[in-house]
Amino acid sequence: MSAPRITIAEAARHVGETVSVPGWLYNMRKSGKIVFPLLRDGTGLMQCVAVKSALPEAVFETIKDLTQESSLIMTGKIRADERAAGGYEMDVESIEVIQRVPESDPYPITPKEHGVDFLMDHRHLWLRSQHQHAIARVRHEVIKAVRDYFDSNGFTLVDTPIFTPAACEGTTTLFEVNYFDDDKAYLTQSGQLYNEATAMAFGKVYCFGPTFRAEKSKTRRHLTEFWMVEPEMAFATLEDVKRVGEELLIHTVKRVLENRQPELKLLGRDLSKLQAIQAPFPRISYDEAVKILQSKGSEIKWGGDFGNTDETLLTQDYDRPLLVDRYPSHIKAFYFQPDLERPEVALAVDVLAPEGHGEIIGGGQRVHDPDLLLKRIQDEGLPMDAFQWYIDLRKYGTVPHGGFGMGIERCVGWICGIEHVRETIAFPRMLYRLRP
RNA sequence: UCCUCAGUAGCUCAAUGGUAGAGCAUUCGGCUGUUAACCGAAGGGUUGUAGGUUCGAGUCCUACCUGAGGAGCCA
Repeated sequence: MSAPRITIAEAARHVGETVSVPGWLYNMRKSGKIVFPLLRDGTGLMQCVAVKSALPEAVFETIKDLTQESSLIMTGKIRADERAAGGYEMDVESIEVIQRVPESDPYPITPKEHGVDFLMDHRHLWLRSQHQHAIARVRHEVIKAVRDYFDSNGFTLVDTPIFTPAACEGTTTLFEVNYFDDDKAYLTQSGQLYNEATAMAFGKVYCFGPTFRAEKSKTRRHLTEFWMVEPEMAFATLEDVKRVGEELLIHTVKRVLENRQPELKLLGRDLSKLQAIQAPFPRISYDEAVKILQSKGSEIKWGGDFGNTDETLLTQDYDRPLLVDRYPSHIKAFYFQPDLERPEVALAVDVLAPEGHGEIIGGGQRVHDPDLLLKRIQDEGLPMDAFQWYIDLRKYGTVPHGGFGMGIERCVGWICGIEHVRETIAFPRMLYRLRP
């Protein structure tokens, strides 16, 4: 008696059949004796058609009185129709209401405009909207593409700890955790130091997990909790790091274009901007970047780090990500290998996304010489004992090695063309945003 | 932490220092192909908080709270 249950995404394969679709009422347009409930089930949207003369009185009245986001199981015959948004619609035959949202407390997010604050307060519900849905699917695709790239290129996933006993880089502010008897612990700001250990064990590795920065940053590019993928390779130089970063981005963009075009179109993304993401990416040195910026009127002097406006200025002449390498050592972390021909610069590279989306990759070659590492740790005033295991890696078979970190949210934001990273993660954590 | 801007109905926003308004949402009525449907009607307010100026403050001043954008720092 009961019709087969399908999802909206499967509707095309069931034309002419009577099926049941469980879902939620996204919206409804009424026109007297004919109503058009718009059904949402997580896989898509489908317009249903309920005609009064074709239905028992009670069924029609039940449908007509439904409220937004009520949960239900709609049963009817699937039919192709150009007038419907998804191309298919359902002639309703019966309905089972699971929960009717009471009109005394209606669903707060209406099909009209809302402000950011209101939407963020209702993030748990906002996720149901088409835009947020599309972004989440692109994020899923990005993560899958990134994992597939590494998995099929000889990398082993070895995840690194979230609780760490000391700062990885010594600069950024960390979240302190008072629990362990041993010592104070901190939430990780990078898995990189541990990656170096696993790279010496497995050759090529990556870790992929959440990262925490207690910075008082309040911009559209910052989250206090964000996800980062970090590859690390033994026997690798700066050039290898640059090549892998470029390949990873090209592979990822290609996969999103292959599998998530409907989502990108819904987001209004200019696909030609993504189709332009091909090898080779432009490569310039920090020295050249400073000259370019100065010629464009920036106040930057050699030795200073780029601000957000500098990054935008630098990237606006290119249609693909820009690789900038050989930064002054003093603005990079202690573990970066200095250029032996120019010790004042580090073999570090940042990848700046086009269209003002900023730095999405940062990495480089690491110090592999034991004496140099000891000196760097001392110069930075870092606690030697906390880094003993890290120094061990240089005592027992040290090799040149390198890697990078890519911020998933910034990457998704760039690919989607979203201004603010807060929409690229389900529940963003920011300086003034802990709930929901 | 600093700078700039904002806070009025559930939501998005109006309102020369002079009666608190509209659209959406909700309720009621109408409409058999709607596409953020449309048409008519109703209910809905301690204008972020506390002071102050004024005959009179949503509007001007001070402080605070909340949020947004940016700076610094970073992915």
